[in-house]
Amino acid sequence: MEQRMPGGHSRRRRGPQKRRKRGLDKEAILDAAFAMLAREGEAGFSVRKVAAAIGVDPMTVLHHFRCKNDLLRAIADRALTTVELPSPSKSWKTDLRRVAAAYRDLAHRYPRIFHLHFRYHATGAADHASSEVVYRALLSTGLKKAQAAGLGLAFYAFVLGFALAETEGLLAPLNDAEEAELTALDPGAVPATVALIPAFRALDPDTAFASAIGAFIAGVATLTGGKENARRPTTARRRVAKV
Amino acid sequence: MEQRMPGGHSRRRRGPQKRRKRGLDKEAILDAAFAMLAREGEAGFSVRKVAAAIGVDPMTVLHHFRCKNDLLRAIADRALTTVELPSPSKSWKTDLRRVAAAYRDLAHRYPRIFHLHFRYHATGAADHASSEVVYRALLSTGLKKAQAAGLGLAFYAFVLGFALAETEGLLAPLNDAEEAELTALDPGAVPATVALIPAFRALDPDTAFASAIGAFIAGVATLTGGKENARRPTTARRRVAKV
DNA sequence: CTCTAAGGGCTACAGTGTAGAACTGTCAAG
DNA sequence: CTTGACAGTTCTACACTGTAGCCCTTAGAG
Repeated sequence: MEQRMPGGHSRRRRGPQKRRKRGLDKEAILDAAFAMLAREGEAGFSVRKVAAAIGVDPMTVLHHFRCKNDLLRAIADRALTTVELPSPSKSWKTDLRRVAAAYRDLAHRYPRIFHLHFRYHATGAADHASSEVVYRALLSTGLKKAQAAGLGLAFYAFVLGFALAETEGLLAPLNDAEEAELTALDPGAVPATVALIPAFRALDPDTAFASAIGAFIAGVATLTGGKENARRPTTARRRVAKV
Repeated sequence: MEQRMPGGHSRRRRGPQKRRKRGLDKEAILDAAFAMLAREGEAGFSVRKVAAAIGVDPMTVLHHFRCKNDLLRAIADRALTTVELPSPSKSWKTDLRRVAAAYRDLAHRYPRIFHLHFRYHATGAADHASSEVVYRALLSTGLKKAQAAGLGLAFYAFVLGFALAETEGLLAPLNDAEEAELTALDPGAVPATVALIPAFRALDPDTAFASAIGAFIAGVATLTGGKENARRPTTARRRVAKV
């Protein structure tokens, strides 16, 4: 076989041989890796394939990203930087809704990457910007800090969970096989499930998401004694559980 | 090397040579695989290791489970069968709380297996029993079917998401590195985040879970016009809304 | 007894992540 | 200029993976 061009000059470059030193290549590798993971999913993703896609030796990839895990983490980070951080509004409810929508949108854009955000729960700048909106919203309602922290993290977990479930097909409308399995169930044993089959069939994930997030927000409003727009005059001043 | 005992007599058996035909071995394989995955996590899990653990050829494993994916699916199914399905109570709120707690408990017991429930969203008997409780609870509040279906699935997604986030360490108390990163943030840019650092430090996942689920439930209650403990106002109103 | 089919094993192949050493060009110091 | 350091790249090699294809053994049916 032909002897490989020595030294690495064989790769494509924009300038003839402008500065080859800094960065630039790492970015190109990440580009290719990101595109490949987004396209093929984690199963069809390998360091060797990424290297082949940009005409480079596999070990070059690992020279810039110490191991495959680091590369995946970098991909997850890059995905996170694409969330459009919501600008704070007047209403904390709107803010929460927007953050939730932004993360769900992220999942829709990169369905085969999104699950990494669980594995490498990010602490990047983009993430801090979003979570700040969440915490500010919750604190603005007058919740105690302990409760705001817990509810904020739970809100995150909820939103990520919904989005992940959606990308994994949990909220997709029933296919024929699934419907057949449900209709085959004993209506005496699981009447509610059977009664909802038509509803599952016509399920609209957007609506489900909106109403679920709405329920959570309304529930939080319940804890705050009803300030803001919450029309919950009663049930005020529930003693919040302390940590 | 020593010649392998032919025919597979080398494995442990309970009876001397009682019936060897049906099942039994498949179960033993699944046992070993389950234990290995629970112990090592998916990264350290391989068909060959499972086979080695019970002194059997790797291909024997694949003879019973067509491929690694099927084996993982079987493991996830088995984990699901261990959820203690909650017996319906008088209060739909209590029912929802119990289902949520049951799944979170599952995640706690098998933290390295739990994430599979997203990939292979189960439709086994155990799952139906739990979801039936959820749907019955929501229908008993008088919600429209479309809304009950959406909220029920979202409730599931939320609970799974919280539990997954928890097993992945998203809700663990801050370690020193994480705290250092947070304190290094600009308090002018993310004041709420910085203000909550002590709260993150002292975070109690149990409390966070309880209050988040409580918020969701309270929010659902606001949708129903406040008829709380009304034992189901006769599901006779089936015709309420068709999706 | 023979026949059959299922359970189990062996070999082989294509692929994986990555450690280690060797090479190549670039750049600063002598 | 020469010399060295050095980051970037490549090659080689190893241990490991999932699994397709073929074969052997054995239990049970006839």
